[in-house]
Amino acid sequence: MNQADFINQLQELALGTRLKRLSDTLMGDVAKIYKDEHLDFEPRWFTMLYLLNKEKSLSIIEIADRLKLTHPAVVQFANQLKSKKFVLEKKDKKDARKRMLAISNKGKLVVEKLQPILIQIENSTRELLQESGVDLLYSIEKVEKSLLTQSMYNRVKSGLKKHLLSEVKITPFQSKYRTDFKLLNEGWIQKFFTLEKSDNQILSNPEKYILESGGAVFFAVHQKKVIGTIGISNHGKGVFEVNKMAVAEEFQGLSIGAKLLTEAISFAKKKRAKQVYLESNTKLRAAIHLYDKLGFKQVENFNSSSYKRTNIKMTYALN
Amino acid sequence: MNQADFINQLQELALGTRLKRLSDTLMGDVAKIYKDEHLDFEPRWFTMLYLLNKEKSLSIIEIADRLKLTHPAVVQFANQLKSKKFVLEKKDKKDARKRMLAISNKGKLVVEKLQPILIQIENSTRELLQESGVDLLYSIEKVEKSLLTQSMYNRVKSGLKKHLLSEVKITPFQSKYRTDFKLLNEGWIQKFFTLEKSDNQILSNPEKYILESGGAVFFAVHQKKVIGTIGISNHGKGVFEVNKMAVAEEFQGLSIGAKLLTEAISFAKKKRAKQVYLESNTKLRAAIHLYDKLGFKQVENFNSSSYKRTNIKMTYALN
DNA sequence: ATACTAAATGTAAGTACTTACATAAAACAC
DNA sequence: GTGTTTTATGTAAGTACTTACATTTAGTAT
Repeated sequence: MNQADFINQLQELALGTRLKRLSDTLMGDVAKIYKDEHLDFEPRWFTMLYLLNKEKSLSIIEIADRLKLTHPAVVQFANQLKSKKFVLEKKDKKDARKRMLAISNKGKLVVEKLQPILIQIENSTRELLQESGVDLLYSIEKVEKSLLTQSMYNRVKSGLKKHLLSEVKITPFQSKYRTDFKLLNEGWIQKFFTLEKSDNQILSNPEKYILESGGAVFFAVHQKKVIGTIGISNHGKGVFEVNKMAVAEEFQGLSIGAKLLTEAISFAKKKRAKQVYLESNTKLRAAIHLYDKLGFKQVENFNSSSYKRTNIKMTYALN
Repeated sequence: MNQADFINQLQELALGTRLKRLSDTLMGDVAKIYKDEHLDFEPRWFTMLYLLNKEKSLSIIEIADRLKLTHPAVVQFANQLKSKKFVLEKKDKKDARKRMLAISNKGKLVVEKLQPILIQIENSTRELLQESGVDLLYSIEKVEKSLLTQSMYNRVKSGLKKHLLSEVKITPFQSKYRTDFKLLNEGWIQKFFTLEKSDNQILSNPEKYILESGGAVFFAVHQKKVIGTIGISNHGKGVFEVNKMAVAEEFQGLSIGAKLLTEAISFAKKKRAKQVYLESNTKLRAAIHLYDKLGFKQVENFNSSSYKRTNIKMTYALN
């Protein structure tokens, strides 16, 4: 293509724009043709009137569904077509909300008058496609079908997620990340609960309260920024406790918690853990869901916790 | 496809609408993704900023050309991008009309931030197209190229013209068309000149003034309606004169005049004409052009005409 | 130098929709 | 039957442009 055609140079990046441009060209030309015939008729009404010409009578929503338009668009067209007396309306007998639309005789006449033009548009389009030697209609249909299985939004989103995740590195404790450990955890605790004494102790001095007794702290790092953390305490006799797990809000929902928790569990396994448990609160739906997914089971009756907020205890099934 | 999808059922007739729908879906999803990243950035600015990121500095019109947008669209984007400080502007030194736009550092930063998303959009789109198993980009390019050689408008227009022409029948004089003969001719004479005595005579009684002396009158009939007429008078000794040619305004420009004139000439030939001439006025540009095209040559010096409006005489070169 | 045309930009209003919100009737839950 | 949710429709305002028109400056002809 033309060297100056920047949009075409962008290739896949500007597919939407290119489709739009082609569509605008085609629809603009058709609109001009309608105008030339100076029928008192707007091209945008065509699909709707044509539909009503095939069907007895339809409600606003039914039309919107068939034409894949929003209902306000149909309401607007309906009012315009009604004022031109191309359609008639009456209330549905069984449902007083519904406004049933049907084509009028005047409407039928326009469709009939339009017929030769429509046939010509159809033929010219077919000719254009044949001349181009590509089955554009088939291509569109295929792409539409693929989009039905997964939308562009989801494709890009999950692609971004994968990419981001591949960039996130898990590292063991480093003293330069002490403040991150504290701030990330204070974040969620203060959002949902209140800081307790043991929180302050552990967060201010993880070395003393987690590492020295044989536990560990891990960080999730993305582009030199700490975006998540987890602690695992060693209570002796093979008993480990997962705690102080936090992921920065803007990175939540990206399975970073899962990555951290997996790391903590494998640490415990390496230390020949006999039991791994955690205490939490059912308010933290996302966290509980994650624990559940990774294999933690709720302990029915339990007591003694260092935190007021605890209302659930879960243990990990070591094989 | 879904039985309820009326637009797809229309096939070639609704190609534009389908392209638009697909484009809207894709572009809407991309817009949603930008929004999710809450960059202070509108998707519609993207192509322009991206272009400015590649080029040093461009004027409004240059950008419009490159992006195939209208210049007011670019003016609007430029103002928005300027107020967000994504672009800088300065006047061209040589041309005080031109407003040269360049990307700012802030703008470069956004493009950089956008980069991973752009790459993902590109990848996901490529994936979508591969999954669909069709080369949509190639198809679009092909169709665009075909449209460059002839626009949809011209295709449909010439198709309609051909179709209409195929429906127009030329018939010899019939008395039921007498009024049409009169009215059609009075139309153009009164529009450009004034009716003269001989006009009234011939138009009121073509049988006497044209037919009885061995001339002929033909009609162009479309769907039982007379839309054009021509007379050819036999002046004796093999001399024939074409006159009273008229085509209804709404059917002008469709070569119906050519059809009538050809018929008249072949009538004269059948009658072993030695000379066929006509008198006209240079005001009637379209008619003169037609005579010229069909082989009539201007007679340099001539006198004696039955009409005041005559200022040109042409003869047909009989082989 | 003057007059005209053309080019570059700007502005207003329209177009073909959309999203967001409002309202009324119907359907359902209990 | 009463309250709540859902469905069908309507309305207002926004969006991403366009067309039509206006203004200013440049270029060209005389």
